[in-house]
Amino acid sequence: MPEAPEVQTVLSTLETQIQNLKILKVDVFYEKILANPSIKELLVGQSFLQFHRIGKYLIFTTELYDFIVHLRMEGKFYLLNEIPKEKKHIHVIFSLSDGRFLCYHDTRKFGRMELYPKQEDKYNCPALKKVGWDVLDERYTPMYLYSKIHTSKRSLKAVLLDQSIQAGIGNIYADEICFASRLDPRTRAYRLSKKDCQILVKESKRILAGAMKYGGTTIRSYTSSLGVTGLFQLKLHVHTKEGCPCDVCSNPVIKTFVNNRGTYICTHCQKRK
DNA sequence: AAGTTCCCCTGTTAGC
DNA sequence: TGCTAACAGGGGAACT
Repeated sequence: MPEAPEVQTVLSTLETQIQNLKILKVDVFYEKILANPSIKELLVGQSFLQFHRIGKYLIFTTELYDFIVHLRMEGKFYLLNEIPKEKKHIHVIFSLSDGRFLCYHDTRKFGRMELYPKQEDKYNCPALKKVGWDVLDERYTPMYLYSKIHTSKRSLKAVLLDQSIQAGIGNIYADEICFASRLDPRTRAYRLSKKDCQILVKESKRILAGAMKYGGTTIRSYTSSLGVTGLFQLKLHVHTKEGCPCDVCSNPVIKTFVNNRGTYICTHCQKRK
């Protein structure tokens, strides 16, 4: 389940591997991955020139376009020397000018690919129109967060997962950010002070940046196999730790549901306001 | 308008 | 043992 750090790892690896390579051919085996079937033809002859990430969106800029890919739950890229025999979950294959193949693999078929005319400011791309600042963007500040949520009745967790407020946080990191901020994810957003927003923004940036650094170091040993996947190896304190003793206070971590999402909390460390 | 629920998918696991 | 049902989850559509 790639969140911003895993997406960044995929992007960085691809940047070193496929920059300036031209797309000779695109084969699509599951059309619904593409927002528009014409993408297949439009990309032929284009080259992967620049690589950007906003939240969980990958942005590959070519001569004419911004090619936007969202991996959703299980999307992965593999860079292979030949087309694999087992293509069950491979839905798109890009034939590249160096003879290799960039294969898009996605068991649940949730991923999406979109194509738009190239924009200077990627936030202007139609695919990202409703996406808020990336968590690591300097414009994502405590006051920005406070202004977005201080009248909202929604839970803190819902707000952290809302990509139109800030982009890049998924279910795992949302729980970890709440734990690090010592806030109960069920807290109503309007109850959060400016000081709470300061802590939340700081911890969000710290945790995502830390995970990216880790992913970036771990991926190197995998580049030889050219399997380009995001690695999630950050040390988790609460997420998936139901019943485990809290790393801080040793009380058991509980699992509950917030906004229909499995949510892990140390109710001793995390205060509900 | 804001907030919630449903749905898209399929592999894995829990339950009978 | 073998089957079905529930579950996981990002985000957009549909609904309240």
